[in-house]
Amino acid sequence: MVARTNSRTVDRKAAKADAGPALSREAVIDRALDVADREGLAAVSIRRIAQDFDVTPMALYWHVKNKDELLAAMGDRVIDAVDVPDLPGPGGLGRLRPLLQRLVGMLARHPGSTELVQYRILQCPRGQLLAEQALTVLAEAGFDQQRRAELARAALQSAVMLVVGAPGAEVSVPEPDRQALRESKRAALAALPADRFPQLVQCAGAMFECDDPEAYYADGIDLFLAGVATLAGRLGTS
Amino acid sequence: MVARTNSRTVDRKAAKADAGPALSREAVIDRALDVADREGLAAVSIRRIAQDFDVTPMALYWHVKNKDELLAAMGDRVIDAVDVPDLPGPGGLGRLRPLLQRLVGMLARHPGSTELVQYRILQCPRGQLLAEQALTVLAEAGFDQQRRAELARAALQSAVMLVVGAPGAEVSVPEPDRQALRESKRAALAALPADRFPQLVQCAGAMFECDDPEAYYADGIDLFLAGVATLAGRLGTS
DNA sequence: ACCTGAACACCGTTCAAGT
DNA sequence: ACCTGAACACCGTTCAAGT
Repeated sequence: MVARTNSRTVDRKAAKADAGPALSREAVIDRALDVADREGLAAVSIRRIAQDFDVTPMALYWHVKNKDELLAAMGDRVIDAVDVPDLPGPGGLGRLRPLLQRLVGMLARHPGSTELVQYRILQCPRGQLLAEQALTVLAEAGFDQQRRAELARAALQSAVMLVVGAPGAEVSVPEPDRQALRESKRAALAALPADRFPQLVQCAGAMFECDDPEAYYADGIDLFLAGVATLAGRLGTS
Repeated sequence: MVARTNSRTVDRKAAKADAGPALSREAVIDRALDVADREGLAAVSIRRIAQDFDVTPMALYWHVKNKDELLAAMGDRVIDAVDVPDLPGPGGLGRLRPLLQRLVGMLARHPGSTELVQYRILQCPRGQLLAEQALTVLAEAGFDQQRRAELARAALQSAVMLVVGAPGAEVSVPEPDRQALRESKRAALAALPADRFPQLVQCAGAMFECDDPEAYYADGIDLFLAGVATLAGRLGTS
């Protein structure tokens, strides 16, 4: 309370304390993830993040090579936060389910950065583990190398798709207008001529809202697993 | 060849002829689609397109409300170019296949703009027709309203996913470096410890290259249809 | 109706310089 | 090691003005 040696320095430090933790690579990535989830990925800029830390834009370049590398690091961070359990011994295609559930669960916690995951998942440790396990399950189900790779990719992409394409997502739009945008889209469908578009008119509501995300994700995973199971069943016959 | 009234005007027109067709909303959208497909969506900017037309950036604002509207129009253009056939009378889930084939086929011709389609498909006529038909088929297969909507969305999104997520896609990266980037990704997987990542090492090649896109798309559509068929089969039993 | 000029508030990034 | 200042080449967009 008393020993202020230099008011200027103290003020600076106080301001920084208000603005959050000290600048560091980790802190920058964390902040970027936060901004992406709350305001959309488009809101993430070097200058904006710098401002949040009360620092010059060029200061970030010490901790991060450039914006592309920051985006990649954001994707990596999300993937590496997935808790991938050990693959249970021998077993069926059902072993894919927990993998997808955990991946989707984590992505849903970072909708703003989910699209980044798509390009990074095979380049970072946790994603590689995930892919290795999926490939193993698919191999044991009898899929050849080509099919195995295709289906493993499809699995990871389905997870990404479920989250970015969820009925209420539209992560690019900041929260405030999101509801309104959704409603206007719904109204446009509901206003279609009912004789030519009976289904769309009837399903207008269900197309844009998702009152139970958990059920939606579970259904999406079911759909993927059902497809893989059916393809596996055809392996002998064709 | 003779009656030049004003050399300045003639030169201007000649220069414009070199730069392409006259400025118009249609021409702007066409040009933007072209740039997106060749250099990635990030290369599409108001100023860049204006430059291609040898015109001031502000000139574009006469033909297009703003950049967002331009992007939306690009998506609409791609969707409305899909040739949607009439839905054949009563029949099974197999009727979804031609719908998906035509959609995927068109998207594959515009990989740079495919991600735009995701947000516009339910707002433009051809996309609405596509959705209506998909919903009809799903309804006739016995899916309730909620499931119908989910699966129709999944169908459209799977098409988008197949194209943007195709092994060699990476549409954001301009052609030149694309091959190199793919190769470096492959090498990274191939260099993994073979005892912990046997599958990934083995499938490294198949994960990043796609020597037969047609087969890849067909497999993706098969996977989706197999999933839907299986879910339909479960409808009575659960 | 259609386009330009000037201006504003944003970007990412480099490079030399400070501490 | 870590940060700043100045500068550059880009963005989207508005507004008044030209033809």
